[in-house]
Amino acid sequence: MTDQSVTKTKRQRRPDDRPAEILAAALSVFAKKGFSQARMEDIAKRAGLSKGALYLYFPDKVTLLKALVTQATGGQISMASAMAQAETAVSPLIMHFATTLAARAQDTELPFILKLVIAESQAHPEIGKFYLENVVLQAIPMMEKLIARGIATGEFRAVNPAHAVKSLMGPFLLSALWRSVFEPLGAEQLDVRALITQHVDIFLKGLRP
Amino acid sequence: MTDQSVTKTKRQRRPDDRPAEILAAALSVFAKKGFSQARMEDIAKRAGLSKGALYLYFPDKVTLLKALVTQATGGQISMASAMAQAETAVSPLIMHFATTLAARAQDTELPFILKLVIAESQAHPEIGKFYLENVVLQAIPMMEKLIARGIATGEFRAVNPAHAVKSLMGPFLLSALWRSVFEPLGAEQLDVRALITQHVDIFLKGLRP
Amino acid sequence: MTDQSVTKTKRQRRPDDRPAEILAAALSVFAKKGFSQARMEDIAKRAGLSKGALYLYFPDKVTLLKALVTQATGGQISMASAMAQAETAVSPLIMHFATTLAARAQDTELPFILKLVIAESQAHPEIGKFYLENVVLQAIPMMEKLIARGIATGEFRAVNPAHAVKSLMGPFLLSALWRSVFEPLGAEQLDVRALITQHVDIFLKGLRP
Amino acid sequence: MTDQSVTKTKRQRRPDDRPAEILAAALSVFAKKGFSQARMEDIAKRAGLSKGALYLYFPDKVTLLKALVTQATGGQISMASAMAQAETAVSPLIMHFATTLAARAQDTELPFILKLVIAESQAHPEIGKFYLENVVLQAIPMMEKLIARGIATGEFRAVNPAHAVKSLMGPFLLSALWRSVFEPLGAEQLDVRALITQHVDIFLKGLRP
DNA sequence: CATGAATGAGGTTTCATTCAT
DNA sequence: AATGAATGAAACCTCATTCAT
Repeated sequence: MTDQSVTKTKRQRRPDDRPAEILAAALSVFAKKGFSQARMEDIAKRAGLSKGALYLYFPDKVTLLKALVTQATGGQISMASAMAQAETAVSPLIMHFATTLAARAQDTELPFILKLVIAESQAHPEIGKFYLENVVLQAIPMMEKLIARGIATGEFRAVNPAHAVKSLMGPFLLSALWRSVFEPLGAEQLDVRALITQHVDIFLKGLRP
Repeated sequence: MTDQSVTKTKRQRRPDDRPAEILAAALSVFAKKGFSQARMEDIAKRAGLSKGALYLYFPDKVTLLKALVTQATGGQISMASAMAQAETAVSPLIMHFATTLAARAQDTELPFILKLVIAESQAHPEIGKFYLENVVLQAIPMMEKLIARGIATGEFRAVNPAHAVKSLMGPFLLSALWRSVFEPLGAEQLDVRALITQHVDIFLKGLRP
Repeated sequence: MTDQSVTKTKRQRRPDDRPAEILAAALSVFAKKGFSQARMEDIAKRAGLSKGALYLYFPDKVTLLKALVTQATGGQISMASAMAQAETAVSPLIMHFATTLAARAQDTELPFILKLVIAESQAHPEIGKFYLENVVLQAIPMMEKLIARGIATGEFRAVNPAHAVKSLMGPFLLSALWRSVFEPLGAEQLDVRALITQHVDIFLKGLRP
Repeated sequence: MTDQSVTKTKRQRRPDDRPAEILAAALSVFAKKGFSQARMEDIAKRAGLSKGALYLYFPDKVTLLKALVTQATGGQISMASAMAQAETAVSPLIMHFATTLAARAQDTELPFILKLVIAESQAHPEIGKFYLENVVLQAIPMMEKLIARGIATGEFRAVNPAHAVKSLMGPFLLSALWRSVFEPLGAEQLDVRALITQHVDIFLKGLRP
């Protein structure tokens, strides 16, 4: 108790990439506790910082969440736009896109981000809107055009492309939430890649003329 | 002290179905604010009760949420078991099941319950577990058997039934979250019935031998 | 330590005049500590309440201060307007007004309110403005008219009435701040009544034609 | 490691008068925000220093305030003592003294210092006491003697000198607070010189035998 | 059964102060 | 001497829950 040799304050100075470290800590705490239940002090501790230091990088809790969503989501958008270019057959494109996304759903924390967005979109609509506009409303029209092109070229039979996109994407959502919601509760792990591979196969066969 | 016969009128507000009224109030407040942001007083007010009276019916906030999920979810289970019986062709069964569920996703508050479960399952695992065990793990094996039977009878080609179920169910999840998460943010409304009808069509064609 | 007979929570219910009790408590704490240094919990304790109960009556700390100023200040205004009526000689009116105000400066907490207003008017301009508009800018023009009338009737010699008012009022301010600022520091007590009586005497003689 | 002769230029910013620069910065920030609301960082920034450097000159915030009051107040005292000497008629002395002080109230930041002292004397009694002892209790007895001498020489009629001093000084206080409290709130500017000139005129006439 | 005033634990945020560089 | 990142105490305010009436 009176041991004074212990450095009671380990004042660290690592301007390395504090924001990124904090975001990583925030993600893991948010994922474990949910946004409301997460305490800023826990995030700080996990980032190896004091409570106050957090506020040097992010002005408040909500901004932290926004930054997290923004960061984790950045990649998606670019992927989407890259996809729209090609002029080859549609089916392989869809399969490639699906495989890439499946890998992300399987290996990254994206599913937890998605769960956060779902959970907090009521209390913090800016976050929900951000996701809606930057992810959902980027990806969906892109896929829609792809499907429409498939129909136009005779690769697919005539269906409503807007609805078809949701047929295609639904299982991704299911996989993501399975991972982030049900697996932590003890549900068996999902083999997302296998699931999606078969799903795309069914989907593409189902669209055959 | 005062004339008690007068007071009587006040109490006549059908004290019968108080719990149900409270649950209805809770659902609408939870749906609007999310669980954490919902205040017990708001629920009480909407149920036409005082804060204190709430506690005569539900011991605490979490129990209220549990009861809500239990109640809203009860129907699903029975539907599921009823389905398992029939011995007819599988495709019409699936279409019927899908149509029924689409109607619920479109017309009831079920999507909001689902969103609540997703949002709160970390902070209150009992709720997540309850849903997992009573809804998800009831419905999925049932559908799985159905698909397996279709394969056995030659109605479907050979696929992994466990994965196929998720191909089938994913768009329901997507529809539910679209309604509960994105529509409140201004996204265009989804015609769930049309979407699901086409989805099942694609899905069943995709499973043809 | 394990004595359970002690009522640990003395939940009181005295809807008597809680707001007034709270304001009294607030005044005494603000007067002792100043606004910023005053802790809501101290005010609560002094009012015989818990921290939270305070917020049932006043939504926040600033509102509490505003209410205090408003209440303590209410009387002044009516006094001012009553004064403007009479048509008699001006000197006795001034003497009467001065005597009344001296009594207040001597016997009430008004000086402490004034000190609070002065101290907080930067941080909370609404409070300063309220005081300026409802007290200062009510009293001063009224006195100005009185003096102007005295000049018109030949009771006083020709002076600038706007400045003369400040000659008259200055010592009140000095008395108030002496009581609220210097007496608590150990300065000798001021006999405000005697001071003001002599002051008005000098002032009126100084205005003789 | 790097060329140090280059660095030298940076340091040449007259390190001589840092304390004075800091005090000037502190005054302007305190005047704008009040003591509690003033942030050390703002003072540092305005003084062209870093937060940390402030602490090389002043050990803490309160000391800074004390130093400010001490500095701004220094002049007063010497003026007071100089005044006590002369042996001429009292009235011209008073008029001269009043004019000098009016100029200060009009043109310097003294009114803001006074307001600070008033606002903080509860929370930091040393500051109030310092002002009381070094300013108030220096000036008042001096003026008192002056008035007593006027009475003794027959220049003034017999009044209570202690009270008369407050008749004389009150309007200064009023002017100072008008400038520091009410003008920032939008009140019309006060012509302190004219006000005081007339005030002294009234006061002296009011004291005529 | 019902009320709503009262409680108090708990979490976010601020900012004076410290100290490694 | 100087910097500014880091610390952590402190205080406001919220709201689930209790209980006297």
